[in-house]
Amino acid sequence: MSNNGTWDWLRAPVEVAAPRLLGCNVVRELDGSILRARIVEVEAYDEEDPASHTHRGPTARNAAMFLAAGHAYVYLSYGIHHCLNVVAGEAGHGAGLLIRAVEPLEGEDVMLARRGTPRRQLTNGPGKVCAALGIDLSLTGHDLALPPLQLEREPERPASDIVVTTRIGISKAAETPRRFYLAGYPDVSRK
DNA sequence: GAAAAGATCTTCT
DNA sequence: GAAGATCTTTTCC
Repeated sequence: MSNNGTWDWLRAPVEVAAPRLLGCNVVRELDGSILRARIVEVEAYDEEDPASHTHRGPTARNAAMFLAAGHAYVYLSYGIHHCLNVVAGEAGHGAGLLIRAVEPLEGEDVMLARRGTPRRQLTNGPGKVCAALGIDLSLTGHDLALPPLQLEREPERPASDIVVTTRIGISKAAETPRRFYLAGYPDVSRK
């Protein structure tokens, strides 16, 4: 599906853009093969959020999150794991959606070969998603309308299919309900 | 099966 | 110099 280069549907407050991103597909071109995965869990972050990297304004690391909606923001977590975000909101506003989990749709065999882990634990965490899709720091600031990493919009899911809970793995504002996931994947981030 | 600690590095205080 | 939007492996019930 073509987006015509416009990301109007992401240019909204993160809590509005988050449910729209659920169910969309990430398409990754890697070593001549196509990897496609459906986004099933995200977390919302913006400048007003004490837990967000952008809370204290722009820095060299988080500059990508201040770009226009539809760019990628990748950061290195604990020196080991990469995490992928989709920039949302107005340009200059420093907001994004962390992709916590995806469901393999195409090229699953390639992902399994890359990771060497069972299917159930293939993409059920932000670091694993990036490992499976071969995403690293070089993709920070990448335009998601272009290869080798693209975002395909899918019809928005009915609100009844979306569950909102508190976020995971943070210490500040941990009780704020800004984690969104699709019904049917209740344990996607559990071990 | 559950809990704890190790790995490893960028960014900010 | 310390903390962090994490995952894997080890250890101990």
